[in-house]
Amino acid sequence: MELRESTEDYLEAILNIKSEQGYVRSVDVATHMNVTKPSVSYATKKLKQNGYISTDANGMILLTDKGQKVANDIWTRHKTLSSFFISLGVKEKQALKDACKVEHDLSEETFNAIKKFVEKNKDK
Amino acid sequence: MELRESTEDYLEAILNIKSEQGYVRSVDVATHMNVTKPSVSYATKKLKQNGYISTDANGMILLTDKGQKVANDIWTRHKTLSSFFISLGVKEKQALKDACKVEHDLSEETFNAIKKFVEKNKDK
DNA sequence: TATATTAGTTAGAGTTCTCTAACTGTCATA
DNA sequence: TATGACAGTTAGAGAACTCTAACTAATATA
Repeated sequence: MELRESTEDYLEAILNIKSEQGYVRSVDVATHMNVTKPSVSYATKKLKQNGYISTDANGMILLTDKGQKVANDIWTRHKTLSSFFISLGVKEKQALKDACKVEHDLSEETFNAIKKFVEKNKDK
Repeated sequence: MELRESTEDYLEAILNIKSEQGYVRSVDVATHMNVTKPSVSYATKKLKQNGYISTDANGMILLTDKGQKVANDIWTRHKTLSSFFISLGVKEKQALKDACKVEHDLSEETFNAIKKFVEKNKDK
């Protein structure tokens, strides 16, 4: 099954918020992603139904193993792509923006090829 | 105004069909893009409203100057990105598929950086 | 204790597409 | 001339989101 871009975005945001402040509330996700609370409510309901997140006793959002895996993968893509763009001379802000879009679109094969390239040229 | 991915896809398809067979009917677009005729009907109505295409006396689809420009730009992106992916070792089929997605997402700045890179490494 | 703030949900509408089903109109040919 | 094929449109529904408005519920504070 194909993951929708928005699914990956929400999981990525959750991962980042978690690593920044240790816990994740709906409202944090809304702020982080610049969407409204009802949008997050809708998204988290779906993510929960599909087994990507759960909530603890206080309603804090947690990534399940499945969700964690997706979030890690996307985050790796994000970092690899943005440093690739930066290495080509793109300004950081724009590189991050573009990575955010492209990270959802690349096949495993093409992403791996880019990753290999970035790693090979790291020390130059 | 931001162009939607689907707008760009339709214009790109029209450009390609035109160069392959010299004229473009709705049904050709449908076949080429693997969508239904009503989808093309919906899309062409919008493209026409927004000044990207017109139709001749026989109902053949024509790109306006505005539409031509968008189509050319996207097609350039397509070619540049796919040859870049191929140069990294990605198989052609996958490279083309990925180019089709990514071509819509990259900013001008990042695309130009990639293009410059591809051109610099062309002769290697 | 009354009031305000904050977090989260529900309801309902809108956007931008997609589809299927059913239709019109044109043309070729048997 | 009737039949069938093909091109294109319209109508209507559905998917996957987004939003605003209005609500509940819990907590903090004056």
